[in-house]
Amino acid sequence: MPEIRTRFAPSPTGYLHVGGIRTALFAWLVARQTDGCFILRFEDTDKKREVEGARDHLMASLLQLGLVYDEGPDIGGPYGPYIQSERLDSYRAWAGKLIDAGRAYADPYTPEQVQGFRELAQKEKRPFLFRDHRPENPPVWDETMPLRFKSDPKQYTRTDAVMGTLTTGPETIDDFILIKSDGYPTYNFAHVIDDYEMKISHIIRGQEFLSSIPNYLNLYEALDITPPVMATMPHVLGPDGKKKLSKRDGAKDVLDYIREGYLPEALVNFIASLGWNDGTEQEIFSRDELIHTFSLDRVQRSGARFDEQRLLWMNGHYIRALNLDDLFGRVSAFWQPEAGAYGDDYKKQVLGLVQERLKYFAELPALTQFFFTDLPVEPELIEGHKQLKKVDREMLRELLVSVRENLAGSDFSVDDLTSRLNQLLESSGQKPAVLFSLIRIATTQAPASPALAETLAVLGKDRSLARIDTQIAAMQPGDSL
RNA sequence: GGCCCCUUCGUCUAGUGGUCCAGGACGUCUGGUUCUCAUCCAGAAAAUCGCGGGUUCGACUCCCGCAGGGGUCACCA
Repeated sequence: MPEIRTRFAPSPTGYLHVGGIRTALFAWLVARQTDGCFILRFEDTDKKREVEGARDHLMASLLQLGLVYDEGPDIGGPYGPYIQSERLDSYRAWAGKLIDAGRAYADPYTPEQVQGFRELAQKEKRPFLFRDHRPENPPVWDETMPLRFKSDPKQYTRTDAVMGTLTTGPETIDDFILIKSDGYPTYNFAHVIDDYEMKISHIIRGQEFLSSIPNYLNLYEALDITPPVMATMPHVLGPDGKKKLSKRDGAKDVLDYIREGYLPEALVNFIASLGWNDGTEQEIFSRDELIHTFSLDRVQRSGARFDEQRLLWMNGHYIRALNLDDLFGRVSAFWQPEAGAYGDDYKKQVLGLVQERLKYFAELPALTQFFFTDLPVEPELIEGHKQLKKVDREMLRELLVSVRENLAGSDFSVDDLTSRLNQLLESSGQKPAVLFSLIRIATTQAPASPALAETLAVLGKDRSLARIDTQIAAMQPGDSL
């Protein structure tokens, strides 16, 4: 069996969103299933659309997600260059062969004339085909006009690795442009040549190309090249389920997910499960499991909607599964500035307390703020509390005074704090909902926090008592809360 | 409009003629885990399998038609 070689071939016109990266992921998986090759190639034949910096951005996106390519623009390889604008000689040579074989001709019309043909066809309610206007005696191609493929329309029945058996008639095949008047090839021509020269075995690409494939098949024939296996992926749809995910409609850059603290392994797992499953009830797949169980024929033929809630859940799941040291290392760039004054041990303890409630790392500051900063007394936390607001305020203050006295004798270990909190529960006769809420609010001034004893232990004795004092002072009779 | 693809809980999906009055996961709701948030656990609601015809003893599964959605008809990829 020939070597499996797949490629991801974006045009450097911007960033990659979830839909784009999925195509890359599937191509990468197919290559990794055997000891095949995954290749990155830039399709930059439209100079006008090229975006500065897009190449680096694209490469970074792939690498950040662990989709490491074996051959590519920056690392080279045996079939380079991997940038189409540097392969012009090759396209010209192949175009020459087609011209010699009578399968390509110069297009003598101006764009306006072609547009005229198109509009006429539209008015007469018939499909526009350039080949209906094929010039009888085309001029010699001098590279200043477009070079067109002289098609040989026929019916094709082919097997797509995802879509299954597809049949199309001759009406879908036309004389498309091989080389533009600016000397650059079109995608339609260039990718066929490149895939052949780079020995690509599987083309995995989006559904937008489905209707052009008969044209490619016709070209392969004219070139006497056996087409690679083709796999057409359905689109990833936007959250509204209406149309394909697109930058225009605000689809997020995958690098933004990384920047917000989504884990590459969670992103990969999530993206793979958009329109693919292994037939079992397994939801969480490690990278290796994905490599072993993935198959193109189990890719869904219908478009999958992008559900960010599911991504959020999956990311939280992966965060919880990390060991604390690993998590600590990954989260280093996300702490709030004030945390810089604290040591690793302290931060690690804090992190341990919030790990199970972290959905993505950018949430870290909001979740841990009070561990690093003394927040001002927030009266609303008591006034708006469903239990505390019913209790007499002076009584709450006295309760807090007795708490302060008791805790002053604690070593602030979790065990000691736990037993003291239980003592206080008994001696005060208060319900946990009242006592614990009061202490929690006094020591954190936050609407939510981790378990009380653990939180106090990490906060430490001095800080906890000081905050209780502040709260008591704020509750002095006469003072308004 | 022509051509092509698609159509199972809100969402991602399992399902290849009977074991499916349709299973799992996310989300939602309820209860439990000495306070909150989260986790975890238990449970619930949630698809007349797009619609209509066939074929068959029997169809989510096969066939035909229709409707809806999407893609494409560029000197963009």
